[in-house]
Amino acid sequence: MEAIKNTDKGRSKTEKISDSTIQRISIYYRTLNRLEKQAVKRTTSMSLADIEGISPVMVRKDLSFFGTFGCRGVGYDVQSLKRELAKILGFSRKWGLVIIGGGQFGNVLINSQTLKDNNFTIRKIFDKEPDLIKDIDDQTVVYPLDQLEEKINPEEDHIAIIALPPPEVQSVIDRLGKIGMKAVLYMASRSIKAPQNMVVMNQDISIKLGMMTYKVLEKENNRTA
Amino acid sequence: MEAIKNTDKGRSKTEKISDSTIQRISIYYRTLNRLEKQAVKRTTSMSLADIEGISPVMVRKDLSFFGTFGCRGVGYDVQSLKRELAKILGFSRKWGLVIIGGGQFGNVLINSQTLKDNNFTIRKIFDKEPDLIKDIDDQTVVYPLDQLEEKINPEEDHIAIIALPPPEVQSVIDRLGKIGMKAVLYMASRSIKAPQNMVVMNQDISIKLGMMTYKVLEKENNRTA
DNA sequence: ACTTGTGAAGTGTTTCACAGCC
DNA sequence: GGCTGTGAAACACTTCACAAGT
Repeated sequence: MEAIKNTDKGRSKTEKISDSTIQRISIYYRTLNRLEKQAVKRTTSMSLADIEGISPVMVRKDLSFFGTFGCRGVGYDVQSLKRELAKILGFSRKWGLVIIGGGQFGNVLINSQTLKDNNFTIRKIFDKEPDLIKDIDDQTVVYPLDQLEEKINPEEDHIAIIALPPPEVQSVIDRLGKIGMKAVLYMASRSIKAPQNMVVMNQDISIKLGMMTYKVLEKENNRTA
Repeated sequence: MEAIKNTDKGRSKTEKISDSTIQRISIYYRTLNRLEKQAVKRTTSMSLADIEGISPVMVRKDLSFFGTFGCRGVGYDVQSLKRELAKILGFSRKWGLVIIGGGQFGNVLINSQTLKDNNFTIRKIFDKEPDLIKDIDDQTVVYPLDQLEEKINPEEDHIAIIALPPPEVQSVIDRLGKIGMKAVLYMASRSIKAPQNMVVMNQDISIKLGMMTYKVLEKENNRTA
């Protein structure tokens, strides 16, 4: 087989790919990762799909925005599809991370296997009390929080993850904006204002919990109705 | 003012509210929370919106699915809108949580202020080595992981949060399914299969990072194009 | 026979434009 | 004058149906 014809449609100016598609591509990638570890050689849109209520057509449509990766009648080669999706998502490139806030949550990130698996390297950690941070490997350096501006280099520290309590997040984002940081992910439960050109995302557990409680109530009501 | 006419449209069988709407309602709720703490009395769809690239019309449309909460020419009363959104999301009710996995990540949850703020109570913690878990308040009990089935009561332990590494998640979800658990949130980076009637969500940081790296690359390419 | 890739149809979501109310 | 609420229009996303390749 080997039918990859990455026509790079998605990267052209003509078509704008939706967030939902990118999110699902990340999910397919995650599944391919597991299949590869299990030494599975081939897969189908069917098996990439059924796991989270995504239809096989959806999988094929999502992939079709970026090129032709499968063989009709056969399916997809796990390794090469994974490699192609890595290219699309940017996981084939190395990404330098900076963790801001070395508390309990910051430490989860520092020890995260998921980050290491996906080509993310934690280069720097900033904390008010840098002396308290232990167990760091060779490639990671700890700095005091007020040295943010002088120590971060947005050309090699690509993404900042802010693991600070809600009230402190906005001021850190402002400071990161001034030095030209390109991407920030923050964990806190709050909304923030960010510079136009900065990619900002939020990973707040209370949003997911709100959706869950809504859905649980919805089911209860439908049952009794 | 006081113009709340909750016609409960959304809860009727006729209309199905989209996930995006619920997610945004959670975001508005979060903002209202902050405004209330800052003793702000009134707000507008404009100020609820601009914070995350959501349009004011979108805010009004989202709210309109559930009733009429504002006053024309005036805006919304912070306290009462917050109360109404809490009702919609289920935050006005108390929710019992169970944490499965008392490692580093589990401990972040155990100490989370966000959970306490939103009427979530951690009732039970399960871990392979329950003796290692310290610093628990009165309402929380720690059990060994194999007592899952006998100690969990889905009627009062409404939501389980699984903070275990990826390979262990599926078997725990299977066990929770058997005893009739209604809602599960898991943190691990993997996909799972769940029983039809279970509300399952995933909070995996690598999905968000995948979206971020994609967007960063997208910007680079558009600039050079 | 089986599975991908895709234009077209169908469905759902967002924005527009303006009426209604303070 | 200012802001909400909403039907209708515009747009985006998903599913269908089927051609094409192995």
